[in-house]
Amino acid sequence: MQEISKYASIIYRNGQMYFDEKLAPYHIGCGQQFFLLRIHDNPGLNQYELAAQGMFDKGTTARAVKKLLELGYIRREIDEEDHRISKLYVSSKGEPFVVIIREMIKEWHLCLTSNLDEKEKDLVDQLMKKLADNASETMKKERKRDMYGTSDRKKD
Amino acid sequence: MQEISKYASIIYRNGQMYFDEKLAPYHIGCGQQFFLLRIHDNPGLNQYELAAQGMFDKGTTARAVKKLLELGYIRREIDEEDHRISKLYVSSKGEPFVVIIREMIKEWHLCLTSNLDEKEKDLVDQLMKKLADNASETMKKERKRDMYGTSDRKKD
DNA sequence: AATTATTAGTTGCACACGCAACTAATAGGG
DNA sequence: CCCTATTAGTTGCGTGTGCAACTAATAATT
Repeated sequence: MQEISKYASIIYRNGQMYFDEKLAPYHIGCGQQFFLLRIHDNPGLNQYELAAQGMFDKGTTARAVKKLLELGYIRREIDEEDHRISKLYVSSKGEPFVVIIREMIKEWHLCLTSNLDEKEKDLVDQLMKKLADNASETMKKERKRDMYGTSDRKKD
Repeated sequence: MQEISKYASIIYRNGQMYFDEKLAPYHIGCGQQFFLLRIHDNPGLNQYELAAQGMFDKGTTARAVKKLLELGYIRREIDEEDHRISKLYVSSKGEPFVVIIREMIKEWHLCLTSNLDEKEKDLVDQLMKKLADNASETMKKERKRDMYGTSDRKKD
């Protein structure tokens, strides 16, 4: 019996709990860590690009960015050419947390893959990437609606 | 770079969207389908056992059960020996939906694994099971708190 | 038998998330 | 140039979820 969805759910939900617990001292929730890292890895990216990195809704992205700004872990610069666009950067206050969070993720992945050999680790990463791509592709087709804002129009 | 967590998140969230959309006509959300199927496959199980099937919180389970009861898709019988326990069954009204939902899940899995061969499908299921087991095991250790009851013990 | 501990289930709260409607800025016709 | 369409981002709303505190029933202990 195929139970991929169930396993994805368990992996996801337990990950949320893990990061919620580990991140509590820094007053950031499990929902923000992904965004902080992506901003660090892609300095100057905008919210559209940020959302696309994890297939997130733009509303979700906006809220995560808002929280990270309030906490002072990132800063934003309005694009001079196009005033709608704000470019995001990790602030000096945020830098140390990037390191900490990266370490947490490494630990979590170690826990997840503790009884897998190197080959299996590569394989599961590779196969899950395929599943994730299929998932987003299916939903993109399913609803002609955009993931972010490629066209803010209603569906047909 | 290992991105298992990210992929799990994408698979999970897109699955939620998929079922939300497909289930809308039946007035049940993505959060109830799992529970309905498990009750069908294990008639008479209680909420503790139901929660354990998907590593869900007992509060989440209680709410899903409540919703399914309100919709009339399941019914509950108070255990005669122990009046705290209620045994759950799919109602005659619920039966047809079990078939429909099972079909939806099959379709979703087909989408997810569309470009995987049989061997890869088995492999990813098997490996993700390991990850899911590790995830719940880690969290169980991490917080000596139980998945369901107030105090430890029980569970397999 | 009375008190205490444990267990099944419920509920208030907070957060993550997607959707849709909104604002504001820019781009593209006419 | 104005008018409309598109795009970046924000926000209100509803759902799914975990946690912790609660009730009620049963088990254990004294």
